[in-house]
Amino acid sequence: MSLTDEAIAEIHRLIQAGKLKPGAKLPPEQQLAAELNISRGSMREAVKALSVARVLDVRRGDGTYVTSLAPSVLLEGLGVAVELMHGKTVLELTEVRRLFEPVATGLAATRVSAEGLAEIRGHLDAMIEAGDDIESLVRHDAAFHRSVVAATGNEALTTLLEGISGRTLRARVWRGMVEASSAHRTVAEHEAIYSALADGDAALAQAAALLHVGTSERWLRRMHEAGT
Amino acid sequence: MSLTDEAIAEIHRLIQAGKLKPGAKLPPEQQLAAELNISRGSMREAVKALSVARVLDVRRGDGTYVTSLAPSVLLEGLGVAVELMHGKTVLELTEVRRLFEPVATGLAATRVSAEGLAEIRGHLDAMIEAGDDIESLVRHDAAFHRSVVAATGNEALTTLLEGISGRTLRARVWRGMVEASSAHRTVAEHEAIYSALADGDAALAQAAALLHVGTSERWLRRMHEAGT
DNA sequence: ACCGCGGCAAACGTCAGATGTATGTTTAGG
DNA sequence: CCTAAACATACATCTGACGTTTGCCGCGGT
Repeated sequence: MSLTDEAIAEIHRLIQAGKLKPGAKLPPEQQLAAELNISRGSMREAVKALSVARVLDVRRGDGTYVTSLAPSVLLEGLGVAVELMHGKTVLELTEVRRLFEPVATGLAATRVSAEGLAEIRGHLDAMIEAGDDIESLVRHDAAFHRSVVAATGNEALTTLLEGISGRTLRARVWRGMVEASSAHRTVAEHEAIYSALADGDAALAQAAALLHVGTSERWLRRMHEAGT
Repeated sequence: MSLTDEAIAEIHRLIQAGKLKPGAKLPPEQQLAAELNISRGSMREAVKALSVARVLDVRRGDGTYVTSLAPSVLLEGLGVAVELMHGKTVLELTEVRRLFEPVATGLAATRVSAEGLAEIRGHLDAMIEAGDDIESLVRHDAAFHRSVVAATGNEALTTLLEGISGRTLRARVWRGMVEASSAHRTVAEHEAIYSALADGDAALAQAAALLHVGTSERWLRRMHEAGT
């Protein structure tokens, strides 16, 4: 294992062992490098890797800090990884979403607050307003589903599903939907999800979410078969 | 955005656009750095970050290659991230597992093959043999659940759940179980999951998995409350 | 014809030193 | 008391050099 990798592992250990708590400030590069007996360049590579992974937060001119280590932060990289997947893998991911999102939506129905419900309604209305504006449609679609899952109060769950769904993927589906002018049906599906949530009906919410995700999945599968 | 970040984004784009396919070899560091008009050091930081994220595979003395980009590879980093979480977040993750693993287990019941079933049975037997050997117990427990989910044939799903469950988390739970000598009950729960899978009964498999994960979660919650 | 060994070249790994630039703090002045 | 300039700190980047590993090719022996 390279010296840089060892440095990464060492910092990882320090955090896991609680020697470096969330928000803590690390020593300057020079000192840190000296302590591990490696050059500043190697240390920088280690810090860079951890910073890209959202474990460390480097502030130029100030210093390097441990992030909050909150799930929403650490799982952020998931979305980036998902964007690199392609082909058959995309269908696997949509299956994952089809399995998980309904469960999460069902749970949300039992926990959603009045404020959460209002936020969800807001994004739904925005989608209706959006018309054929794909960009706006995609944005509020993502926000809609995010709000729904966030209503469970589970941050890890929210970020996880958000990452799996993926911006690129969602955009691709919507584009196809609009071109086939079946977007209105999708909006209606969102409407059904909202109603079930408003009623606090977990089973219905779950079913509505399953139906909705199924629509997207069918689309992607057809596109995949056409492209193969 | 720093030059290194731009370099990371650029490589990311090249892969996403298909200019760099899985397994492709990248130009040498010097040339790459020259093309992007940055120093070799900055380029190395970019490559290091992507290599830690399992997007690139650097082979000393040979060159740098794009990995297979398979979900099992790209989602590997998830486990590392999970290991850094702590406190309340751990409970969130167990809730995620409680929600998802039953669904995956249910799906597995409809797809599991004879070979898959044999593998699962093997790990179950190994757990029974293990007795109070915690290390062996943990290893085969992890392998058991991995085999079950892998029976769905969905690699992304498998790696995702594997990452969420996390080595550390599972080990901690088992240690507590053995000390409270209620390990036999947990083994019985595994037995129930296996039986449902063998019968191809999705609903029963799902219920058994839920029951099992619930046991672990209750343990963790109790430990968390005791420690607070 | 096949196998094994040595050497060469390419490429990554590491180090050292120097300079640029953003940030937070301190201090002098109003 | 507040503001703005000066300063120290720390990260960002570049340059050049040297070590180490790996893959490959050719040589020679069997």
